[in-house]
Amino acid sequence: MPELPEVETVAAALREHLPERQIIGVVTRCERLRRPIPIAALQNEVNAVICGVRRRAKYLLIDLDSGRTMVIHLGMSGTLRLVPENETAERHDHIDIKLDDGSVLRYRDPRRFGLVILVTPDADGQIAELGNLAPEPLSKEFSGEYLYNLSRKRTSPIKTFIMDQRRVVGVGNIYACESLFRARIRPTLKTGTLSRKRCQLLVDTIKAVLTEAIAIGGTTISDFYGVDGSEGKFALKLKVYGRSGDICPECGTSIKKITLGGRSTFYCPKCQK
DNA sequence: CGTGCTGTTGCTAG
DNA sequence: ACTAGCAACAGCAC
Repeated sequence: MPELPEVETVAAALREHLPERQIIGVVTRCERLRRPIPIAALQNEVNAVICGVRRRAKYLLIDLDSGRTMVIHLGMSGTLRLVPENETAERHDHIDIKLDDGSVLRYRDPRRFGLVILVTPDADGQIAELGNLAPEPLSKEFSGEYLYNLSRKRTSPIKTFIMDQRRVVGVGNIYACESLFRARIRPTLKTGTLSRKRCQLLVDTIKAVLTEAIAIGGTTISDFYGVDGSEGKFALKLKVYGRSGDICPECGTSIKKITLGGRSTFYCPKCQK
């Protein structure tokens, strides 16, 4: 589920609750997600105090006063919720972080594509284990000129390109489809054929769409929820994603569904050239 | 019952 | 160096 706006929604909520809380217990109920859960290392953080919550790409970073950082990725179906300590864990509730105010940070992930690890950031707070991540889409570094320069001579479809985490992070399938629709760019267009002007338009549109989605709590399709169980409202704003066969809200043409890079892709054949 | 989707990432093979 | 394909998993719609 979670793309950048969903992760940012979770990070913002956690920022309200977690700082200054002390970890008083850790419960794990499964051995591994995408990678093994470092159970002993997590247990070692009992008594640590949470000093901050950050987001980088689609990763949540929970900084601890031990000098270590818990890195959490929600994969396709991961959720984090803050629940009272007496709430019983259900199937797929894999990790509980018990806090000193009686609340529990609970990680659930039916498909187990997520990631929970402990790392030690370097002096700048950077995390080597995350590798060389591309620029944040909402940063100044991600500009029309940046996209234009990177895209020259590239023959892959523009949609595949903007979803490539080595070019820009955080843009997943939903926001790629929606941004291309709003920028009136056909997802199949060869990246290298985009003009400077259209690169600028696409970058501006991606920023606007992500910002709008963050403002209303992200997108709930089936299993994304805020830490309090609330649903993201951006689902109501989707114009093409998941709407094959529906009529385009701009021109009435039937929305088409194709596959690009193995991912379902939705667009309006009339509006997007 | 199957079959074929699903918001991600990273490995493999070409 | 590049891209496409697939695997990891559970659930759900058909």
